[in-house]
Amino acid sequence: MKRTDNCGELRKADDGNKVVLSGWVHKYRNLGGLIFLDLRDRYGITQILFDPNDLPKAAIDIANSCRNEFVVTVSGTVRIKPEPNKNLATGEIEVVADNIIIENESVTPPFNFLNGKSDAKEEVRLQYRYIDLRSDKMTNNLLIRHKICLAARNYLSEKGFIEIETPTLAKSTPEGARDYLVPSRIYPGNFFALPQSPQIYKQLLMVAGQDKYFQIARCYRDEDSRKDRQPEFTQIDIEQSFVTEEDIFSLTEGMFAYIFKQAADIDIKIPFERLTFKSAMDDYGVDKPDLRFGLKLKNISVSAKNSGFSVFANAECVKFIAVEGLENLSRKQMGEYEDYAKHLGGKGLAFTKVIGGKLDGGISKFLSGEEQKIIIDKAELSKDGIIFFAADSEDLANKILGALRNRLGGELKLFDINEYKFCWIVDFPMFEFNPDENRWQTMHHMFTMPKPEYLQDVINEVNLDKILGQLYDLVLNGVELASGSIRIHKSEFQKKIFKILGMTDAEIENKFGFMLNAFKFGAPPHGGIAPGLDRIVSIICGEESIREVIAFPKSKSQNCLMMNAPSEVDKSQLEELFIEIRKK
RNA sequence: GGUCCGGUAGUUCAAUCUGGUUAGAGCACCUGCCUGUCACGCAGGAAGUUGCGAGUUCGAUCCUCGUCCGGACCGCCA
Repeated sequence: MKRTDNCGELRKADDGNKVVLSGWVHKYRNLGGLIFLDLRDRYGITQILFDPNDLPKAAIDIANSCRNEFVVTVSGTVRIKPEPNKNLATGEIEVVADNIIIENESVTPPFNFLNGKSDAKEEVRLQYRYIDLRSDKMTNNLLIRHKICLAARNYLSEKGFIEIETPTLAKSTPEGARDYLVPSRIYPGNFFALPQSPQIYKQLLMVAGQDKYFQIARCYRDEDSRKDRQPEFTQIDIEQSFVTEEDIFSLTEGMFAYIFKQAADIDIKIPFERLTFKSAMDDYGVDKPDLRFGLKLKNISVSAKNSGFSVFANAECVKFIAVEGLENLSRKQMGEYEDYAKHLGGKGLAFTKVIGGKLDGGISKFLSGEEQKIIIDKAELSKDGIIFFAADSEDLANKILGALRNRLGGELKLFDINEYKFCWIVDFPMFEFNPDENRWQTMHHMFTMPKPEYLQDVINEVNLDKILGQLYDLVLNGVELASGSIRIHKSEFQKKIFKILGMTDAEIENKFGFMLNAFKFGAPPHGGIAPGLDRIVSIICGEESIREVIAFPKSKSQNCLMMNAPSEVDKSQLEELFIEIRKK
């Protein structure tokens, strides 16, 4: 018996047809005489009926022995059900079986997914991922991921981009994340690095005249995981020659509009809003603001300098957020927010309530009438509420209030989960000073071109903290979705950047000689962007964690719980690689 | 590396704060009954190294310490 249809496609119109279905036993219901099997495959569920009046006992016995997750093939006739099941797409029909074979039995599964998603915790789901992926939810997530990839490929191909693969055995480069290293057998003591991104390869493809490149590329970064980060992840890597920032913006906007429409039938508004890095930090405290709700940060640093409240007067920066309708916050809840602020590095979380247009309680008694007026004016509350203050360094004030803002946005349900608020963050600084290492670092990566008006400052190595780069992030609902820049394409200028970052001539030659050399052979101006696929998929699927949209993700602590990797290897393998393991 | 939360039956949870007889429940599993269920129903049953190791105690699932595993956040992530 070979299947003629899948378990999700039979309808009323198929009434009377002879069919063969194969799939997994989703649920069995033995009524003593009649036996119902819900047969499931990737496409859906179809009810199979075994009627002892029509079937030999042997067939009934087989049906009766079926248990959850047995794999069976059934032949029979499509019939319209007396009462339709509105919960199933195939609910108007059933298949009246005339034969059944068990393709394979199953031991009792460790968990069930009758409601469409697995009813076990993540640890167990990851251990038995091949079962977890049978659920509706995971099947759908994988399908959406596929549609997104397909849409990206089709869109970019249509625009003249071609997909070119680049090596995953690459070279370790300084800066950035920790590399995953792969020992070389042929060159003992030497290592490949798995690429953190195909950055250098794609730039060299531009030198190679390949003009418009993309790749759905796996990237590797050996850093601690988060719910939106794991050591291997996927980027829609894009690079193009002879472009401006504006070209990349419109290409990317078009691509996202196409992806959202094709993969999820969602219409998004383009062009996207744009915010400068500075305004994002000022108003939202983060460089990836969630624009679905207001709750902007307000700055009272200037007036706070003269405050009688020493906590304000002594702080470099005093900012606040004013939240309507939280004036009845319990002491316990307040304590939780305060702990949260402390966890983020703050000394505490000052607050005052706003009742009837006046500050009330909390720190209000330390503030003069004039100060209170300034705060009330800036707060712009239309009803009673509460104000949270952060008085600290500017970085810390932003960090605390930015995080608190996001938390409150979620807790108070200040946004519509079906809304998609994209924005570009532009005018990033090129460099930031690393006080721990006492040197300058690049904000994005080392290959970013400054804005033209700052070229001379770079050459002169002056005002480094003021220099803005031609680099941009794409943010959606508070998630950094993509990052990109216009690149440096001149050898000498690139070398200048390396030097500013503190690299010696020898290091430059050793690490990037090949790249600087390549640029001498007519490198075209170029730029690009790299949207993170996992994050795009997780947002479209409504998932909190990218692990829900990766078929076989690593656990938080970077194990594969299914195969138990990483694991020790044979001594002989290490010997071939001239590697000895040192005791910890 | 740090802070916090969790780990009890196959699984999801309860009991732990306030140590004490036999560690409970839903789903799953097993047996029987049941001819229109569709998360079928009914009756019965089996199922536990309370993650692991030490300590305190007459007595530890419960308190303490260590350790392992999972998760959230900070650091980290050009």
